[in-house]
Amino acid sequence: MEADAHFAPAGLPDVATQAEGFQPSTPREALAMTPWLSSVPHDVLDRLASLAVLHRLPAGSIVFEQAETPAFAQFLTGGSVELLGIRGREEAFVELVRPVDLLLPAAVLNRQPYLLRARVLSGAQVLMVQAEAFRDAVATDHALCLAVLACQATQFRRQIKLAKNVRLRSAEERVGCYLLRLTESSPSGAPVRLPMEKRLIASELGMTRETFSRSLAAVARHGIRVEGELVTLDRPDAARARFTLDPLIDGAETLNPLLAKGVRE
Amino acid sequence: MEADAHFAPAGLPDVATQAEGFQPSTPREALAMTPWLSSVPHDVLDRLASLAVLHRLPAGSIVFEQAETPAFAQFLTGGSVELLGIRGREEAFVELVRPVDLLLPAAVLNRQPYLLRARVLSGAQVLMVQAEAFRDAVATDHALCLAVLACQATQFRRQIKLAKNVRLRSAEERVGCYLLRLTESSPSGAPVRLPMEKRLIASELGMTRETFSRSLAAVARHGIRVEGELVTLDRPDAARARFTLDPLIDGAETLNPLLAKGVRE
DNA sequence: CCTCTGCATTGATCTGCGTCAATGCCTGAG
DNA sequence: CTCAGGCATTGACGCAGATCAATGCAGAGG
Repeated sequence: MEADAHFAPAGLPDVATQAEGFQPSTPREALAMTPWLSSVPHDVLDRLASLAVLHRLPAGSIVFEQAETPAFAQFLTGGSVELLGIRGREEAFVELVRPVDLLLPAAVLNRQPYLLRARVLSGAQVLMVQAEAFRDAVATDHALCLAVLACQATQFRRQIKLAKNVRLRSAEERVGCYLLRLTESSPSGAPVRLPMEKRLIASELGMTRETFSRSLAAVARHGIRVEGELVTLDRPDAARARFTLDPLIDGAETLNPLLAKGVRE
Repeated sequence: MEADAHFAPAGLPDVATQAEGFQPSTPREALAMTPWLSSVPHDVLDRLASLAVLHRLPAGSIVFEQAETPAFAQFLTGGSVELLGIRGREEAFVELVRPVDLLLPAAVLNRQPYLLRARVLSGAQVLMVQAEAFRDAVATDHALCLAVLACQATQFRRQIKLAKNVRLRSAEERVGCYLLRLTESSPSGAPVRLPMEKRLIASELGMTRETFSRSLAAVARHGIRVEGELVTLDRPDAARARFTLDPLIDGAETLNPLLAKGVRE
């Protein structure tokens, strides 16, 4: 809740600076740096930028509230945001959004209230485009429409993967696969750093801090050791035998602008 | 597994005929009857229809398999299809699709493998459009692109609602709200029929048959009585006090072509 | 008619994971 | 330095819901 400059949680690198080294300083820059908007005509982006503002939000602040009607289309350009389902006083983690991505575009497009609350995790930068202008632009420009469609489709698939991960795997397996996946993305043998606080990883994997902690102990018995924020793959084959990565669950859901290829210029 | 004309499960009305009285007999008819395609130019639909086939599938048949690469964009025009996450021999119910809707358009659009298996629940009718032709049409025609975007956005929101329902409510509450919602849609006091077999409702609510059955007993103590396939709301106020419907969870996610309105002709 | 098959119900039991609570560690503030 | 607050770890416990198993029931088919 404090609004100081310390966006990064203690002892861990800022997710924002890790994912995106560059922070835009104007709306136009924000749109220009977004890869999946690259095929959208410049004048369309110009117009959007002219009706947008760029905002910085400290950790803990609410980007929008559940049940609110969208007044803006929001591009997350830096930091990270968690989406939570709210019921009375309870909140259930649903998804973690990383830059660059749209925050719940479905609500904006369909003119319907947000189904989730969006809260800043580590200091975020958000580009806010007036909702009506955004819808107009999507309805007017075909390239933008295609880009948003690809974005929305990717988000859908991410959601399905999350659902499968939770429903088809036990807590221990989720942790094992998560860690295994982390280590795969780096030279063999070398220890890897956890990309965020354990409490957040636990959320992302759909379990409590405590269960996560216990799972770490269990997973160590299969050759994946976690000490502090360092992950070491002690026995790669044992680990892989116990925890089978499935690209249809663990694969990163990347937004490839293949459809854009289909646009005949 | 049998391929006879008996698509409806014993004793319950066919979901298909309930949702859609009309069954198209040609691809062109199938596209014409789809409300959210109404703003798409006729020649575009003509072209799609010319590259499509209309198929009938008996209950139990597989429309497509998980991990398969989409060869067709599939419109469900009749019956119902369940989407399942598969892992080895286990399968986890993810979603129930009713007509008229696209089956996992995200995979088709992004040229990525299906994340789920699609299996026919009650005899289904499916319009299959060649995937490449479909992507071409979306990339070429703006109105179609908008329609598909709206469809995908709606599916996304449905998914979020399902997730919230499961994470934020107990099994008993899910059953109570489901039944309460059923009764709301009919004249007060009159008994309502369950729209499908209990086993399927249980799946849709994310629980086992047995838990569903027990929940029915529990729910009866709050004024909602289920006998066979008939639901009676004994004590409306008691029921509503215990089970609070939330439009952000229970509201039907309808595809309103509001965005299409934005298209300037 | 009887039999077979699939669904529903009910009971008994098991268990994964959440909850609660106590402790230790690290960091930043005073 | 000391203290306070947030995170992580660990243990004890409880519970919602899954699993296993037995029974009843209805429709289909011989």
